[in-house]
Amino acid sequence: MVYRRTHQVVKRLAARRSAILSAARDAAAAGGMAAVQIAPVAVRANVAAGTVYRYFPSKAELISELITEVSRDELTAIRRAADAAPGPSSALAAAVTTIAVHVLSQRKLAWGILAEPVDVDVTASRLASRRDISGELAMRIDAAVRAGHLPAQDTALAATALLGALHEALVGPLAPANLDDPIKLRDAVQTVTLLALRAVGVMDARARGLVVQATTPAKALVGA
Amino acid sequence: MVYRRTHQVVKRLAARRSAILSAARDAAAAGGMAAVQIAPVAVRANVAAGTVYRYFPSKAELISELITEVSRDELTAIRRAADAAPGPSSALAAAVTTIAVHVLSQRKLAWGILAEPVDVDVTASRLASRRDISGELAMRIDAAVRAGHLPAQDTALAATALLGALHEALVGPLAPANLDDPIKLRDAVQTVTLLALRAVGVMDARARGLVVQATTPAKALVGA
DNA sequence: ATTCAGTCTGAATAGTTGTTCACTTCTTCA
DNA sequence: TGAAGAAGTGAACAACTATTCAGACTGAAT
Repeated sequence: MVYRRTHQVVKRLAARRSAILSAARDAAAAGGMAAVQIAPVAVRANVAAGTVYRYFPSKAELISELITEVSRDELTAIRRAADAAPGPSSALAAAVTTIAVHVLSQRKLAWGILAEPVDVDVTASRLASRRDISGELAMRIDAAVRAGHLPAQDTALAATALLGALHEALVGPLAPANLDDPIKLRDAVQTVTLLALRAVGVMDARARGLVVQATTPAKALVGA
Repeated sequence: MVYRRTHQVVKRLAARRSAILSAARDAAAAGGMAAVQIAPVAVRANVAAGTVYRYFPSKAELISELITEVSRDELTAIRRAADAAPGPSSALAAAVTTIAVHVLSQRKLAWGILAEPVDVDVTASRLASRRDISGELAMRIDAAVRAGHLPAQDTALAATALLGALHEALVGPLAPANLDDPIKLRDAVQTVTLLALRAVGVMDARARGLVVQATTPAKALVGA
């Protein structure tokens, strides 16, 4: 007698897996990584604690997958925004703005993915996440350099520094309060974008123009 | 019968306290905050675990004080370097370089103080540490702005962004490897300093000059 | 020398959560 | 419908460390 999974069962299993992952994501978005505990996540996903382990070998694995997923979404958004820009400098500006807006609209999640203390080892997936996004930024910077818009530089280091600046300024503990106010939020995004562009060598006047340009399509997301 | 602490005893108590704090600092410098555990720290300080609690009410308090101490040293170094500079722009460059050099020469410690996951709540002292150093940077930026060397800007946000950039680029998981090589280390310091200065609006050409100037007195520390 | 407050010790305790597993429930197929 | 394998359950377990505390020790005062 051979037991074979029905299509229906396969679908249900997949749905459960994704429900657990979603529950974890919701928990992280609401309360940071600290809130991603097996028991609460299981409750949110309408399963028992033990069931989580039928889908993920460990909490570390669950969180790693969560990080990977969020990171992938982020990368997609960055690429889309940058690719839609008319030139390398605009693309860079768009990439930076996209990161800023995303990070701000999901502050707790971003902080959790990036830097929040977690009790299990997720350094590998965090590293991958950073590497991917930093790499994308580096490529955009490089394109602008090759186009002659920016001075030659260590693009990898520059990209990493930009990421750090964005995160610390927007979701770190010193991030300005009241970023729920759409106006302040937009200002913050523009300020850090300007800072980032100047950092890699865009002239001040030109940078200001790029910032305004890049903020326009992002308005919907920012809500202002 | 009145028991009164002899001067000798007072001194011994103070010495013990500082030995415990030093042990914690050594542990953090060697293995990050994860290595700051009560039992090992007690061993390093040549006391029993329980004794630690006669000097610090909790691990959180111990680590908080450690953070405060390191942060104070850091701030002192920044001020000294900046005050010795000939003008506001040089002072800013000196401050940035100092942070970079310090952070690099004590990478594990810096990471532990700033961002490493800890199992107890030390957000308050970390926040204070960041606020102090970011505040100092903001003052230096502001001075340069008032001197007409930089465009007007949100100096607090800029300072925070710079801090983030420095840390992520130099001690974050994407920091370049082989920073033990003095040459590479110096290059990294110069690169991020240049990036930081341009970010706040220093013109590229001028920024390069300032970087070289600021790196010179730091050479001893960098060891190159 | 004796007393005793103050100090130190370190084994035992306690609280927190990830993980397991014996058992129940569900699903497939003859 | 019943047998057997797969999936789900949740209470019990395990591991890790901060913290405690009853008793040992130190050294100041008489």
